[in-house]
Amino acid sequence: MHAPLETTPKNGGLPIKFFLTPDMMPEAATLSQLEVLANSAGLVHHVAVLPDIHRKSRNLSPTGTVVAANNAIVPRAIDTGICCGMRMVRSEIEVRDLRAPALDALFDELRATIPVLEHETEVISKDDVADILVQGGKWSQSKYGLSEAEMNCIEDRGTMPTDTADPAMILASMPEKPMKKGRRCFGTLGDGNHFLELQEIVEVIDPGLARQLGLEEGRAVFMLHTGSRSVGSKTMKAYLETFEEKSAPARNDSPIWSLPADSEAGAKFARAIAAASNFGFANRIAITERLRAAVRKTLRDESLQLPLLYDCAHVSIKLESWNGEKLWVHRHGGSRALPPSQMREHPVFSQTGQPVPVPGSMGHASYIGVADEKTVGTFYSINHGAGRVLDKPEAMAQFTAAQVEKEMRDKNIRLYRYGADNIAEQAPSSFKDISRVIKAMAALSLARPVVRLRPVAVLKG
DNA sequence: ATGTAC
Repeated sequence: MHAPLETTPKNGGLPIKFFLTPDMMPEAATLSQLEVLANSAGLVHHVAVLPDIHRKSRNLSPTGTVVAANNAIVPRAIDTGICCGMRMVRSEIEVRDLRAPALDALFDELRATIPVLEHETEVISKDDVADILVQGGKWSQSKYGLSEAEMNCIEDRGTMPTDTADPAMILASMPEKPMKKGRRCFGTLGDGNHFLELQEIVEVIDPGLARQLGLEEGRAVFMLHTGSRSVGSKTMKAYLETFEEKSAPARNDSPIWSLPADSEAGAKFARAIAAASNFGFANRIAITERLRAAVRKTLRDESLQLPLLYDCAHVSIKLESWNGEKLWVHRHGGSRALPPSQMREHPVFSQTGQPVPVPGSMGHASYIGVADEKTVGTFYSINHGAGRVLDKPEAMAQFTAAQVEKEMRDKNIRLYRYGADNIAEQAPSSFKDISRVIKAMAALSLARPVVRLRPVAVLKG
């Protein structure tokens, strides 16, 4: 087993721990961003770097990092995609039985019932948005009649803890614009790297774990990647603007600035992030209900169960328990990943660890794993994917949409699109080799791989 | 990431 590589920034700051293999060490520009992050006020312990580390030009801190604070909210340590996350849905569908017309019918139905961008009209009421922001998964559970077993397969049951039980205080933390946006963007997928995929389990790597998780070779698994949509991004944007204007309320002057979590402003910000996260979890639940309805309808089998395997976020700021401390954990492209010792109350995951998605690109394999005990070093997190080798502008310069579509055809992967013009950003060759990434995760005991999957049909912006 | 500035 590898130990994480560790460096100390030249100009001081926290140690930076690299949970990856030496061939995945980031380039100089990313390293200097990490040094700035390591010097941010309020952070404690170390900066955890994940195997999918990559710089994103619009962000001050790189994707694939996790940091923690005793008493600080550090908005620039994450990005605007609050509660961006993934869920995995199991099935008893044998992929070899699926014919092209059935896949076309299913994905036409999905595209018709799950819009990529905002709905043209309001699909939920103002009161529903308010309830979702306050209750998250709890609202969804009563709306859709979800079982307790299903709720326990969602990070924090999709309901973020806030420091107040008073709904009015939570809603008072939300700016006007995201509250309004929520009425139109509920149940939408989003574009960019968001997707809904049908995958086939093509290799069982750990038969014992696969059996415990209900995963069998040849079966279909659905992976969904989306978040809180404009509710989260507008919330973040409103707060960033508030604190980055010249007349800003007090904050430290680092580019990656922080607010004391126990200050009025910090507590309000944390509450807004919790509320937007609730919306993100509810959004993934709503889309899953559409998915289940579409599968049952187009495959003409109302008895199909489609159980949730797990749902976790990879962009979040949350107060969590860690080694006997309470820490504000900031995940920036790091999936929450609890090992067996941190899931004592769950009948299956207390034995296996939390199921974790490791999506490759749309043209490559994905993996499902379980969190292993060394995630304590990453504040219980793993990489949320393969990570990029080309950033989005580089990918746009090198590939065209037509090339991406041809590559998918050549690989016999059905690609269903809504028609956004930015799919070249997601060209498969823009991402690291997922098999090397999964090896690094296993070598560092972040996750144990359980099954490998191949993409069969992909729905993308 | 976001109908990407009211």
